[in-house]
Amino acid sequence: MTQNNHSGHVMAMEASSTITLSDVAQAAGVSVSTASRALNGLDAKYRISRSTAEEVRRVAGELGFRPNQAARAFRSQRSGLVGVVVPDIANPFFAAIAREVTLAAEQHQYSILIADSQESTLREQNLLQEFVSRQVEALVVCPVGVECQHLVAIHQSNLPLVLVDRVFPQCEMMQVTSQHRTGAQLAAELLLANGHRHIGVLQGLPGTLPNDERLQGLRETLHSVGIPFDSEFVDGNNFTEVSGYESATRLLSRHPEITAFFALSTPNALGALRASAGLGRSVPDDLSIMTFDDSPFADFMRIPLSTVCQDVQKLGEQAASIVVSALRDGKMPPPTLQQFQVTVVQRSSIESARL
Amino acid sequence: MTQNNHSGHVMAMEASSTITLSDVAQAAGVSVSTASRALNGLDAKYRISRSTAEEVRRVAGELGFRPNQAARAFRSQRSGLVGVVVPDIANPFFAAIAREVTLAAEQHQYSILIADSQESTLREQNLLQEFVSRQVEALVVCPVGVECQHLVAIHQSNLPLVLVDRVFPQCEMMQVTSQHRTGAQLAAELLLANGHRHIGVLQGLPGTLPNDERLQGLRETLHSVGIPFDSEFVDGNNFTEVSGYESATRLLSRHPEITAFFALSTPNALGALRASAGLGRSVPDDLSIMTFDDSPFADFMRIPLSTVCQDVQKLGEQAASIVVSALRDGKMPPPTLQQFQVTVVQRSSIESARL
DNA sequence: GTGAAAGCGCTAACAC
DNA sequence: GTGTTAGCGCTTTCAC
Repeated sequence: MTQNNHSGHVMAMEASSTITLSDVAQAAGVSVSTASRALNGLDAKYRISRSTAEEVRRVAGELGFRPNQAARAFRSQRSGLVGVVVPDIANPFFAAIAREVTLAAEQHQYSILIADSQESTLREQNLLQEFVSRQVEALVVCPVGVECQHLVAIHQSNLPLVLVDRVFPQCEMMQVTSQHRTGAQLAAELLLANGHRHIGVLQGLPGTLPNDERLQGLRETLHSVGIPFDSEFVDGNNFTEVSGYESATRLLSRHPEITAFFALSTPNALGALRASAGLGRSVPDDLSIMTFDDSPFADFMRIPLSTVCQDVQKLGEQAASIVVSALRDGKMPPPTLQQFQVTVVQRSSIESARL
Repeated sequence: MTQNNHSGHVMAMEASSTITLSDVAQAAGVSVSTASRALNGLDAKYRISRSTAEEVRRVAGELGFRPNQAARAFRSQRSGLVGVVVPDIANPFFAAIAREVTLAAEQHQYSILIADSQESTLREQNLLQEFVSRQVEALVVCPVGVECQHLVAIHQSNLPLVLVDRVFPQCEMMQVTSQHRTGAQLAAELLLANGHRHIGVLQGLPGTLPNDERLQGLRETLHSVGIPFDSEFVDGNNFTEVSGYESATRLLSRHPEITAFFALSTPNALGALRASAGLGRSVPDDLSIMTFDDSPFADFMRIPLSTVCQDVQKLGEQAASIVVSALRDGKMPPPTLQQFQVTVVQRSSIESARL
């Protein structure tokens, strides 16, 4: 690392002696209240004369007046903040959701407070408390997904809260996720159609809705064709590559008859790819892989992964739209559980099972 | 999409009639000031009796007192906020930086305001103004990178500001980026060693330091071995896949003698992969590709991309550490330009040029 | 049409 | 050791 210390640098200008509303009022020759009204575009409501209002705004612009949002938020009880909590900002899935919400919020003059729970429910709780005490006007949460009391409490306090992805169907809240069960069924049908009968499942975080609904979808499809669903063939504890690697390794050694993996996340699938390489099983001829969630790299992979795609943009947009309408109307939207369609993209990671 | 409207739902409990500091004080039988001190852990400083302090805290806990951070921020002029502005939250590079900063901030009880400039300097300016008026105590900005006056102004107002990635060496600020020039030189040497003499450059956003330093590194290395650097062989206007696709297509049709591409970003390289497929040039036998920035998918690609890797985590950590120390010490760190080492990872996207 | 003035909930002099 | 009190910058009720 190189480091160039600039020398002789003078820390210029004291924090440009902030212009306050009363400065503007004084300069414009009006009272603070008139200035406030004019600057908030309340001319009509308070029947401020056109000339006065414009003069105030002109002066404010000239002085470079920036209303102190902290003061404004405090006084008006409107922070102009929307809180977003996700388990991992760097995960493309959550990043995409954060992005949609952020863009929507920016459009409506709200700012976004973001936090990373690092997949810890405890952290999630604390971060949410923090956001609540910062007076956020709405929350979008991609929860860790195994506990929900703290979320219910927030919802009940009448603070608009939208859950995304790992939702809680038993709770009456605003929730947005995908049709995981259907997705898994489609995936299972594809594997069955290719002759796979011994399917190993690399699961993510057990107890979360996406994980469990996917398992259930698979189970149902297998049952429907008379194949028993053996929990011995399910392994994994997280939506991570490490979990995928470890569970794939264990499953392959315990059940060499496995001809296909159903990974419940893309990192899980990548782990499986590494594991199978290490164990001399080649994909797809020797081992098929089906996964969840798409990535922009999918088409460029050595073994392009067949996958169940969620419409991440739609999830984010919908979450944003619920939040925005709650903020606009000032009332809680009705609690709903929305589940968006998924699509299956078949790529070469699936081959017919060898007989 | 399915939609289950829960019915008969009662919007319970009014926003739990917020407990204020004076409620706590009253309940504990002390004045607000004592309560404030006790709750802020200033017992020692104000020599509050152990029993009183503990009683106050007990009562506060019992009542579920949550200090109104908006009020606190307003009064104390300490918002406890750090602003982060990036050109695209969903871009893994920026997401990783945002994550490091967020985690560091959370550790120090700060919250993160995040915003997405969408590669627009104008938006960047507005977002920064917004953050300033929200009284952020520090800013981390991955700027669009072609204009810097607005950033200089912020720096001069004595608000701690750290620039990451697309920095401005001519400005005296706190800046963190990679050794782009060196990286490009290493990349160029690798291409030269493989016999490539006609190298097409798929550039990103011209005028930004990473882009221009990389071009310069390439130029220098070519010159050093007596190969002229022809700007005819440089095309592109953005760090995006679209730009990469278009510039690769143009370059290949105008200069079919090109045997290798140097893409200045991974999306640029993906665009080149698509373009070359369309034009019947196969990578790597018929066309080599070298790129910048790594991705977790690199090892799984059909044509694993050779790349110059930046240490994203270090960039983020360093930005965070500068910010944290500025916040802790309450003074501006010295303006520095730090450039972190890069490493070259050679993968199979590079082959010897056909003679 | 405009101004005066009362706080929002909290912190920090200052008083004793 | 603890209480009293004056605001922070703004919005908003009430007065005129």
